Amino acid sequence: MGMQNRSEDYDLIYSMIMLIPKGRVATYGQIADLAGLPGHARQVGYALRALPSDSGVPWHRVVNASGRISRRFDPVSEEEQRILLELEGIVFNRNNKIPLEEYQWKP
DNA sequence: GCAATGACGCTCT
DNA sequence: CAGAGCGCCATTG
Repeated sequence: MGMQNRSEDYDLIYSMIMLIPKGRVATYGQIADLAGLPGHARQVGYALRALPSDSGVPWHRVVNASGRISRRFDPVSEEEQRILLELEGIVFNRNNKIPLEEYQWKP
């Protein structure tokens, strides 16, 4: 017991992300910790990359520890994330960073 | 099985 | 405070 396969880990990660309230954000590392996978922040990124577009998972509420939108292959996806967050009332500062002290979700 | 990769993060400069 | 360096570890070829 204890060993988990990829899809089980991914489902666990998705369920944690679904707990993030609208208008708040969480970091990759934070989600990994909540999913019981400390030190697996990168796996959260893999899980989000594998996410289909029609899932109900609020993927846009996950940002990196610097409060910035992480770079990826498709820049359009980065822009989309910013738009979605701004629509929820999140205001980026002049360095394109989200003030985590103000917006980070604290369960 | 091994090497490269990456939607990460912490430390040091 | 921004950027480089390094550690981390599942995933990919």
